[in-house]
Amino acid sequence: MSDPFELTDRPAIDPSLNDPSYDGASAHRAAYLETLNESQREAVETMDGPVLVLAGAGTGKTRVLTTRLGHILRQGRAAPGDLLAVTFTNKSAREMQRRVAAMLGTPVEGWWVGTFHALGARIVRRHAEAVGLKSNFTILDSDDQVRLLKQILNARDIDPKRFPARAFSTVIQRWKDRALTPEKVPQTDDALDGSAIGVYKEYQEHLKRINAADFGDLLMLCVTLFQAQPEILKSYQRRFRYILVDEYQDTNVAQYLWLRLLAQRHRNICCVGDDDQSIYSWRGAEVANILRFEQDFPGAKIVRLERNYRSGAHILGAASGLIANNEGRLGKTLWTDRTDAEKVRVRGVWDSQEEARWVCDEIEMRQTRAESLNSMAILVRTSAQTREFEERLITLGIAYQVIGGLRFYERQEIRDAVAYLRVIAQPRDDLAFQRIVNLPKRGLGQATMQTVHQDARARAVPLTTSIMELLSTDELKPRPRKTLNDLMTDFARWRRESQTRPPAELLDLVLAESGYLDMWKSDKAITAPGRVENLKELVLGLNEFETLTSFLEHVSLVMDNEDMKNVDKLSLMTLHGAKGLEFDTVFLPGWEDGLFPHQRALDETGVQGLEEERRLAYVGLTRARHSAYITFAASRQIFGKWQSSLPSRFIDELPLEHIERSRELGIAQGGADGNWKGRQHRTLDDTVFAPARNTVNGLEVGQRIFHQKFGYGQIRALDGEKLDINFEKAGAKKVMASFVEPT
DNA sequence: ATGTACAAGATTTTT
DNA sequence: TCTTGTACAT
Repeated sequence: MSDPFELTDRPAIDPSLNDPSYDGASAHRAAYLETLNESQREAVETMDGPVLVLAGAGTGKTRVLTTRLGHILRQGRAAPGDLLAVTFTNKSAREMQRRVAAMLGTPVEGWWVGTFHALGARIVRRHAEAVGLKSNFTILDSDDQVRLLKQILNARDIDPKRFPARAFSTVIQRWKDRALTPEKVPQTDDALDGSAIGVYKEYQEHLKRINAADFGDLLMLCVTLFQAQPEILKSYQRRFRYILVDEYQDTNVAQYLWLRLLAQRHRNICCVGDDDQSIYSWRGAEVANILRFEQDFPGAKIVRLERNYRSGAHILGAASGLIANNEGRLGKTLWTDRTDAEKVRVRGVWDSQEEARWVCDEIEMRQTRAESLNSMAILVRTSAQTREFEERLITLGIAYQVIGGLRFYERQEIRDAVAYLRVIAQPRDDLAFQRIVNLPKRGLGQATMQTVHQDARARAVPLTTSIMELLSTDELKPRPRKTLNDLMTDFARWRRESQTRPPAELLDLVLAESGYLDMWKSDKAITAPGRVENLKELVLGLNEFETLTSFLEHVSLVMDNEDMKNVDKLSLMTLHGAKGLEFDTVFLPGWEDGLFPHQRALDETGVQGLEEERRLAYVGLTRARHSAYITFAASRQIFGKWQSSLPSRFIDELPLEHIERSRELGIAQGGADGNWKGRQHRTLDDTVFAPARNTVNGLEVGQRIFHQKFGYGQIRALDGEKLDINFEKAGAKKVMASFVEPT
């Protein structure tokens, strides 16, 4: 099979696509443009030059994008191989492929479609040497990244209590999102007591040593490659005659630079986005990318899509009223001619368990009315919220799937098995090696590994290289030396086998010979048999792949929850995970201040954070076609402790005419006035909504306070006479109410 | 080298 | 509540 990404052989367009007598999809052909509205059509048919489509939620932007792709092919303006379509999730990439195929009546092969990361990986792999890697480099996930950083910090004697590896990981990721190599990070941006740039530099060097790249590298290296090697850039510029980008509002600086470089020659770039749905600024996304589009591409055509086809009038009205509270929007006025009578239902309950019970009862009720579970979803703010719903759903026997939860490839036994394959494919992969060096237990403990680590570090070589050297000295004790020697012999043999055997067979062999499978077989834990099953499934799944490398790339970049078709299941996911999806009925639990909007967002980025949370709420609401439910609880368990909370300020912002309120008995008559700083009151009668509001010494949750010893902070929760306060300097602390004063 | 017990800490959001 | 890290015994 030829590599569709090969630059030299440009896949030709399927002649049948342009043949008028071919009627593989005559229905689609006749209809594909006629069914578009005027603005959609404009976005599809403007072929030459840059196009920016400002599309509101549910206005058919994916449809525009795919129709445009099909249209380009149908007109014979480009061959599939000349197209570059970029999305954020593999799911939407697959959806795009499916739709284009449906429209043309035949599958289209050989075009570049995928996520930024997957496409970046292709390019980096092709030119790996130019960025100091070998073409079989490993792609590290964030777990590996943190583990590697831990080692670096450990060697540098950085106190993990004060500066945990996670903090460094975040800082480095942010820099990579801005395409900043260690050399380019301004000194003034150095973080974590000025140690971050140094750590970043060492981290990058370490990655090269073990021949690995992390997610951020896939794009950053691509950008630096293009900047350093104009010839390479030119070849791609020539290649991509048409570029299409979905969810443009969520592109970060690295992605933006990448696109801008690639589009320079043909300038046929079409970006589709909605500033009101920008929810990834914490990952470096810049809404500003939309604003500067016209500057970067002078003469750009701007098309607005404002007609919403998805949601009922009340849902759209509620969402629009909510998002109107944000300032600095580009401003779109979504409209619909639907006249559904269903309002957004808002309900207050006592606690999170009651919330789960009520939501799941409602789901069950809808199910008995012949609504499919596939058409319903529960969208939560934090992944921890899914647990209570899961418990309830299991009790009721409702089938569900958690999207974005623990995936197949994230399970322990699968990661272990994959680690074996990684070491076989790439002996320099230290992180994979460390994972399995003593798994199953081989008697290689701390002492031995410490010796190896020190040697590897001193000579700046990967662990396996160091071990090969150490084996010929007497630095290691006889027992571990023999064990390591055997292990290295095993790996050498497996590596030889990998040349001739298909990957599935190889894994089967490795699992048996390493004793890893036996380890689980003899394990008495209840989870053990399941793990053995999973390993069998992995071997089976490997049959699809011809090479080890292609499988490993699939695991790290393409693999996501392959939801089983034809099974009716309720979806449970975070609001972020719901981007680009739609459901008939959507449940939005946990609308409480502190949870949604999330306290961290408010603390860290203030008004900006609040606005992003509001956009997230907007995204949530606009996922619904017919029905939307919002719930909030007066108290909720966090870390196993009950905490009281107040309804989200977003609830106050929903226009009354579009919502319908209800409450659990007894929750209502709090009678508090609900005035806290920065809170704007609209006409909503708060007494109906506010659960009995706890105050201690006149202090309440969310309030800013001052403490003699710890300084300024914000009250997170009340706990009897104690307050749980998040101090700006000192962090989270519990203090007596009598020691703080309001500011 | 490995197993156990207890304490401390964690949770925004992700390709 | 659940997971991870540390200290100490085996």
